[in-house]
Amino acid sequence: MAERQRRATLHDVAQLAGVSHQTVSRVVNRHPSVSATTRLRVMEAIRELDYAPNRVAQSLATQRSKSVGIIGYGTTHYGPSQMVSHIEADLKAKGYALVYAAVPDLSVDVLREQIATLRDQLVDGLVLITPVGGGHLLETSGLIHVPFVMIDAMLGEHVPSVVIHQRHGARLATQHLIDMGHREICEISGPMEWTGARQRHDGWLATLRDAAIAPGASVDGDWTAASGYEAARRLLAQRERFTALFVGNDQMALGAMRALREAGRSLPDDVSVVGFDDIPEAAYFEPPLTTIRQDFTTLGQQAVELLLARMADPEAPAHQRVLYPQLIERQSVSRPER
Amino acid sequence: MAERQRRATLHDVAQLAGVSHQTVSRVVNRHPSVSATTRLRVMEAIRELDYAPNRVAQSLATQRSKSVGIIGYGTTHYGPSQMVSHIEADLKAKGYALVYAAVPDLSVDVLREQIATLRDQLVDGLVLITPVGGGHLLETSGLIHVPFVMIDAMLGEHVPSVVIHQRHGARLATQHLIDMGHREICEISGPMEWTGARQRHDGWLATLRDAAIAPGASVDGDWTAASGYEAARRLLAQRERFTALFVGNDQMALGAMRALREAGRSLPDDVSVVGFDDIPEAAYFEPPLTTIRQDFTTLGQQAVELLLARMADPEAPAHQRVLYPQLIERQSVSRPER
DNA sequence: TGGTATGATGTGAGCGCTCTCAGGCACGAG
DNA sequence: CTCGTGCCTGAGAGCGCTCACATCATACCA
Repeated sequence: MAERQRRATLHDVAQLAGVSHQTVSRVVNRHPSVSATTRLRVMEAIRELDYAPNRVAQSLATQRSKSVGIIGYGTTHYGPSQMVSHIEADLKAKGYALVYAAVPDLSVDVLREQIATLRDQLVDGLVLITPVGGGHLLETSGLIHVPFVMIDAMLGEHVPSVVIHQRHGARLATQHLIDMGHREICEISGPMEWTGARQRHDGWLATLRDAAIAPGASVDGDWTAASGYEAARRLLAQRERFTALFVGNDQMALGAMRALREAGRSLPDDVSVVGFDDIPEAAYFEPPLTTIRQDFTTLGQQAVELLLARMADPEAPAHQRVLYPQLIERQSVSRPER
Repeated sequence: MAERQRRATLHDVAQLAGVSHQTVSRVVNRHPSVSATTRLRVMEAIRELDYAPNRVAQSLATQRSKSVGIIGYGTTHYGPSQMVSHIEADLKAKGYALVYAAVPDLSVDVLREQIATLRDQLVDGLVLITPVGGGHLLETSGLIHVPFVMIDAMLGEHVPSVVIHQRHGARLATQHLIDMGHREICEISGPMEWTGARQRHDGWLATLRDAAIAPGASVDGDWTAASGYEAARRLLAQRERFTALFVGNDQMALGAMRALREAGRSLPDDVSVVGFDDIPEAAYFEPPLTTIRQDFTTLGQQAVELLLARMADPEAPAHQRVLYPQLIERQSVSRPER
């Protein structure tokens, strides 16, 4: 194996078929003006030599690589990893290869470096999964010299992006709790640097305010079950009174529920909890978790669609597509006991 | 944004610096024989023009792309997704880009196609995450014309690969159950097409046999919590007697535990369960799950190391590296009640 | 002082493809 | 019989880089 024997080139095929390299190129690229007989002869030669065009040479000549780069942050988390995988599938279906780059953080420097690397790679487009917001992302967008689309970045209309309306999701969750009769509602949020975490937090706060309910305490975690556990213990330690808990994602909810139970609270009778994400495991938690479902499949599709549109026409409008999450009711929420 | 202005080339830099393109190439590639003054002048020009070498042109000229492909199956699952992310990080540290391709299944055709695509992309090496075994993988390896390494494929010594000794993990789990006094031990396995699932199954079986214990029933799932739930219900429905359950991964264990609890079994008193993988959430399950930890970080490192070695010297020995998993005791296992 | 290492630089030929443009040939119309 | 009009085909340049080689100082030793 692994003998790097020289691959057949256009010229080899041309020679074997007794035509010019250009003619071979034509049949490979399905150019109409090639006679049927020549085409057949060439195809035969192609098969015989097991010829396949060299994508690198193609890229150099055309100045486009038929590949798109994806820069992801936190792609080991459920949400981002789902996005990557859906985007890859959609892109492959369109004939594009995916060059994948994870970044350890979202500093401008790191981002700039990755973008540069990908640029040198001549990617035709870029997908940015940059769930940590902040003005610097705006600067960043000025760094990008190819069509791109951002995911999960609630930046406003001027940047092409597709987002899930996190705030709406948080509203759904909080309102559900209110509707069930809860008045003492605490929160465990994700890291506030994450746009999504902040928006969920804002949604929680706004809903409470609209209902004229004083918000309970809010503590934060880092998305992991372990941090959810710690956060809940902190809440418990500071003797917060609460009958319900809105948690920034399902993993943290899992940790929190464990801490609550260890503290002798029964679920959902003593405290109701609602999570966020609807990971596949959530339905099997103890109790099965009421949560907010995000549609990553559609998200991926929309992102690819938008990106392709911009690649076809860089002047295409840079609009933002917004997806709305959905409340999934299970058994982790009940009416508070009187 | 997105104005595809022409990027500076070697010639542009050469012209500005008043040297030949070759000299510029030399300073870019850190060739020693360039005088300090020239080097400085060139570097200045590079900065001024914001020059960065065109990787595609480099690739064409050198016949190597400084990128490696990864073909992954089931990369939305915890294990595989961890591998991808660790491998990406290690590879990036070595200056390689990662072209990521997921495959919907592991048929030879699909594999062949992906390999061909990646080959046309001129990747320098290939990582295959192909956790579904079978002879066809052997054929496959004949299809690959670049250095490669397989992960999670227990194929034997003749293919370069790095694997976790699943069978050993299963032994650890089963022996632990036996040591705790269990004699009626059932299993929920993963899909038997997966090498890992089969090996875990074999390990379970072998350990029982060695201990002269008749194996309990074994049913299979598809790695998801939902399937674990269903599997446990099947076990319950066929009125199996068991005091312990060995489950092929943690997600299924979660589902199974839910089913068990719904059926009125208390955990771990009525039935002990041990999982596999040690996902970060396992410690927060109800009860916290005793499981088998796999070290994906090391796995990724070893894979990259091995691949790089083979890329440097395709004739390097094609050995297999084996990693051993570890038992993590938590509270889902107890002594059976008499 | 000539011969030869040695270091610094330039030249030109590819790498495998696509693109533009220029034929060549058959056909029908004037 | 000549000329235009299409359709096919080929020639050659160029994409941006590296590699092998040639060139030319300068320096070193006998």
